[in-house]
Amino acid sequence: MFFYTRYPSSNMLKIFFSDVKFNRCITSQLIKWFSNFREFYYIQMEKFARQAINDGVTGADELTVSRDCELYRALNMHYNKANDFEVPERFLEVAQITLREFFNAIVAGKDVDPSWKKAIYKVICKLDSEVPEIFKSPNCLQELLHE
DNA sequence: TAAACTCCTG
DNA sequence: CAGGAGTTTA
Repeated sequence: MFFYTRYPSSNMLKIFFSDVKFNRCITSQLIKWFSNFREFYYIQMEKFARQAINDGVTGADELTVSRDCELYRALNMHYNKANDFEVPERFLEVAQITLREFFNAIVAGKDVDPSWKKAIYKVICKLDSEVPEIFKSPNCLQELLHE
């Protein structure tokens, strides 16, 4: 689900985890999950952006996120270990945008500001797309595997 | 104020 | 991932 939405609202979570009986605790736990997901995501982005800079990349347009790049492998390993899901194309685009966003910010020296990442987060949170209906089913994993 | 976030740690 | 502290936001 993270491949589609990085910032799901609590209402959205309730819809997509229809088999779960929500209470304060469960809700905050799921919210926490996505927070952790984002953390890993952004950390990877920053890491690869800095790596690109060290490797002598000069322009953000030289940075690209494809299905065979190292960054993609790291993300897929983390969110899609068993390769059960087909990662949507849109996710690659968002990842690339994020990577370039970090790249530009670092090159511009904005990382001296303690809260320099907030500007990037603000951009990325606008890039959530709709999650396919299948994910609403409690058995979505099985159903997806049968396709 | 309470929910939701980030940041740091285990 | 989970917990906790501290901040932001509605």
